[in-house]
Amino acid sequence: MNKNEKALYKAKAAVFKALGHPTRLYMAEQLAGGERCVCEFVRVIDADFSTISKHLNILKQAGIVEDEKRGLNVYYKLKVPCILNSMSCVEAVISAQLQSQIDLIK
Amino acid sequence: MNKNEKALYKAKAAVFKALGHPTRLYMAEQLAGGERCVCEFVRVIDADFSTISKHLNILKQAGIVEDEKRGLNVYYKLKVPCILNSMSCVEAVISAQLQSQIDLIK
DNA sequence: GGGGTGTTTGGTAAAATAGCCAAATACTTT
DNA sequence: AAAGTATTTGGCTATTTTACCAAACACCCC
Repeated sequence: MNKNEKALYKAKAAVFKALGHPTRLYMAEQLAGGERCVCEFVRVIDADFSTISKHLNILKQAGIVEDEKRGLNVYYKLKVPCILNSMSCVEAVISAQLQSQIDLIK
Repeated sequence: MNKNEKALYKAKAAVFKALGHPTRLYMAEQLAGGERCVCEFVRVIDADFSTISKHLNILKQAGIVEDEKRGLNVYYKLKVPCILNSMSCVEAVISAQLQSQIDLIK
């Protein structure tokens, strides 16, 4: 594996990594329904607003969302909406995993 | 957000998190081409075999792969192959991100 | 300009992750 | 049963991530 390939795997992994936190995944899913301002997340998520802001920044750095300031609020939206297409398969993974565990008990 | 919802986001995020490491993503992609034994990864990946084994275990815990011992070797394969369908979109994220950076320079 | 609201940034402590080495385990071959 | 190969496990350290608090910043309204 050469240097460029390595860099590509690192970049791709970074996208998954960004979605690999419950709060960030939740926010990404919310954004699939259209843009949201930070204030809306602050109302719904039980965490300090600085924490929420930092999570949004991680999604932004990963290239998943983009932000726009309008007046007092900052609005975030998905930059590449297809990223959530994988969700049904992720749910399939979880189902399969639960099934494995059930089989183990039997 | 209730307790069950939280648990679900955590489980889904765990799948992304597992893929959020270059080595693990590489291994998952290799497995898309069919099962591989640990020894094959050991030959190709520049890391201690204990490290490789631990990465495979993380993929297993996440429900992405399953393993089977045959003779002296342990073979891993994708449990839910659709998980790599998202890759084209991940590449789109990276492209879009590079484009943003190019636009910034201009 | 001063006060108020929304958001980001900086600092810090706790927890999680990654990678290496050494040792243990599992199976095969002799 | 002894020796050899493949893999996992345990232990340790360095690094990264997470979350909170406090402070700074940005914008709006009076």
